[in-house]
Amino acid sequence: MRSALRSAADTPAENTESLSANVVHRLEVEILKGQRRPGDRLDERQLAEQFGVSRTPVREALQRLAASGLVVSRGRQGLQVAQLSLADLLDAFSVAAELEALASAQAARRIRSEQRSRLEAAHEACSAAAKGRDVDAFYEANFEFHETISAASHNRILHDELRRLTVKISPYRRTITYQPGRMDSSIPEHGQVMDAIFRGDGAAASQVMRAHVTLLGEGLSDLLHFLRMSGDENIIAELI
Amino acid sequence: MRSALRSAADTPAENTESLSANVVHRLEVEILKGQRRPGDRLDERQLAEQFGVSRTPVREALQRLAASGLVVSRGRQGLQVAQLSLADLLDAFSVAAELEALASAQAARRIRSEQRSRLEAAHEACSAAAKGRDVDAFYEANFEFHETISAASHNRILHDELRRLTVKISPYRRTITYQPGRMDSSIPEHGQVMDAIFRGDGAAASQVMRAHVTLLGEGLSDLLHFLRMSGDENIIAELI
DNA sequence: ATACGCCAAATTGCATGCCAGTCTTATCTC
DNA sequence: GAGATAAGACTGGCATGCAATTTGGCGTAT
Repeated sequence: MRSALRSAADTPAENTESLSANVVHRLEVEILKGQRRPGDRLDERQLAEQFGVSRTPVREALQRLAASGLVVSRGRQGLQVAQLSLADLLDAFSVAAELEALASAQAARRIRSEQRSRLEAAHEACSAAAKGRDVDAFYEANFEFHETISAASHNRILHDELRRLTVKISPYRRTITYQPGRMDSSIPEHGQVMDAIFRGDGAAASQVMRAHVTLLGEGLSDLLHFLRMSGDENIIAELI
Repeated sequence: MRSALRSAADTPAENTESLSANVVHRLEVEILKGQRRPGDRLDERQLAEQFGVSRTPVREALQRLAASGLVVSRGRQGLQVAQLSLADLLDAFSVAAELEALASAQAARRIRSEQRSRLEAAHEACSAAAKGRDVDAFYEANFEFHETISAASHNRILHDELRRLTVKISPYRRTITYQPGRMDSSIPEHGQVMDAIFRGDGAAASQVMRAHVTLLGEGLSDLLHFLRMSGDENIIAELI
């Protein structure tokens, strides 16, 4: 499968773009893949050394990520990967639910044939990963599924906003994927969304997608509640 | 009235924040107020001279604005204020409609008393400006009205996204305000939204707000269609 | 007269150096 | 022995200088 996630990670040295754009891209991928976790501190000099550039492009990249909300500035104490509170996280899911619902509705009207095949492929990859209990594969295929719908909306503004938001909550989304049963219940939900899009029923696509993403948020809420009841607060800070 | 727009413009030298944050803020205001129009080129040295800083903070500010989508990079040819196509603009309004609808629904459940007064004040300022045919005053009061609802949602993620989107389409929104009758029809729509929020009816608030913003987009569409029919394409490029 | 090519000026991208504020540690005093 | 204070190292913020690329103009040739 040619996933956007994987393809991004496979190109550590894109010579075409500027150095700062390169750093933005690579940092996004690192955060998306969970290699840098919320709360991690981002040291300019360390990053400059890691990416083999000077501090200037690193600083510019961090500014861009800060504007996206992916990293937060702590004044003179440097920057760190954004750490969402539980309330923020649930709010983020409510926003994501609306935006993905809108994307589904517009995709139902605007999707092109090549994106149909891409969506079908992503859906099948999700099914296969769920059957094989391969969480990482499912995570990537799921990303591809949602990304395809976002692109199929042919709404550049929406696509940009959704991408920003997706990256921001991706570290947390990953932990949801690990919840038992979550993968299996996603499959029929994805199927319903895809069917509605394919038959051009924007209202249905929007409704099912909104429910799907809202369920994800509730799943997260349940998980946190469970962990909190188990008494170990540190697990929460560790997982999310 | 204490408008966010006016207060921002009245503080040309905020000494508390960093220089780059300062430049971000002042550039946003200039774009928001229409002093810099879509397509305008942004020269690093000129900006550095204007704001009395070196190029570095200016560059960092531009990076942040680029990440927000407010300005676009054209490679070695510098940056310019983002110029939305007609399709982009209509898409942006569809996104804004959904986000403002969500904000209204959540505000209906979460609004606090001080924001109630702020919302009432903004609504009355809108009415007064509409009666007095004061377009600029209406523009600011309208901004305040929507901003208050966004803040009253107490959804930080939503507030951020909405703010970004609002700034992006604000130059175009201003031209809509100048449409005859647009101010007058906004008043009862605002009133319905406010009433629904005050009685805690999130579903109604959301529905009315979605219709309100969608109407704005359609008003823009009508305006453009009219201008196109009049044969002068340049007016379109000039206005939007 | 027009078109093609080359040179110069300007502008962006990146690196480096210096400064200011913050955190840490060690020493001194109570 | 413990706490407070001061000094030093560290880190982010900004300015400036250099390299690379684009653009505009001018000259020449067709």
